[in-house]
Amino acid sequence: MSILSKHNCKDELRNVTLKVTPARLAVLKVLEQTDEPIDIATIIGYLEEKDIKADPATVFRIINSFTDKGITKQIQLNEGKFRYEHSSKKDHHHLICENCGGIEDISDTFITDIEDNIKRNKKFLVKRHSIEFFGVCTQCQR
Amino acid sequence: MSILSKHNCKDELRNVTLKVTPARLAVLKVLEQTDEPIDIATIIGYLEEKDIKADPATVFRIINSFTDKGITKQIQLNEGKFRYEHSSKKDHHHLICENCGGIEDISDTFITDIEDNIKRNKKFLVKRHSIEFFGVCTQCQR
DNA sequence: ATGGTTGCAAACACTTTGCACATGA
DNA sequence: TCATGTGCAAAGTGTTTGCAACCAT
Repeated sequence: MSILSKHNCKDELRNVTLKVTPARLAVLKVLEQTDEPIDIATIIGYLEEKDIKADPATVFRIINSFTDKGITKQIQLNEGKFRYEHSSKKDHHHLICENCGGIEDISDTFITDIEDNIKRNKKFLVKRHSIEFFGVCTQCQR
Repeated sequence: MSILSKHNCKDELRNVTLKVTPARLAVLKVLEQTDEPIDIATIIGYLEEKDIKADPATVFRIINSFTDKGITKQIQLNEGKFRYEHSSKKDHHHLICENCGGIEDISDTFITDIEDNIKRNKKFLVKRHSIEFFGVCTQCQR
């Protein structure tokens, strides 16, 4: 949550000097409402449901500008495409079910310990990380 | 290391019922000699150095068969392409320098603790993981 | 001999780019 | 008004596939 703690999409765009347009607002809302990291095709699908038409090229440009400005984070789950999630979510730790494709978020304090270890032992300055566990979720184990 | 503990590329192929061909042998050797996960273009580059010509399609097919058979592992580092590394390397933990592009391996026993935690608390069966830390390496910090 | 492997070309999926037009501040 | 955003079409990557020729077993 930013210092201007209005949870307002328009302000969120203005804060990073991006003009407020219908397409950007819609993409931003989709990202805030979705808890799984989503790909471009999914975003476009949601926009169509809301009768907002936006060219794929435009959605890519929007998402890339969001990522540049720090509004979203870009990740990959070994699929050959990118997924995006709103930066307000905590760090990137996901449980990805290889059976149903479900993606669950986890948070784990071990991660900061590991980063501290790396900084201390390897003198490597960790800026961000990407941590995914692939396997079988509870439902799919039955 | 397999039960037939000959460190021999030909046997490694035969063990997984893949015919021994020059292209496969060459790709396998490149993978064993390289410590960073490498992409297809890099593999092809190494083959050319050795005067072994192989079509990109063939290299993709070779790598995919290796991955299917468990000889190699496929990973992504937010680049829009796949990288591959030989499975004999330990688990996938990498330090990726965003300045020089260098990739360093790390091993960390915390990971198994985290997996245990996930199994216990989330009832999620972890089969594999992908863990990357992005930042600035020692040299590039100077 | 014959089934797996390769080269070549084509197709595919995802992403980016150029340019003219449209729009938000 | 004017810099910025968008649609459309085209091009750029990375990857896969169909098919005939080839080769390892």
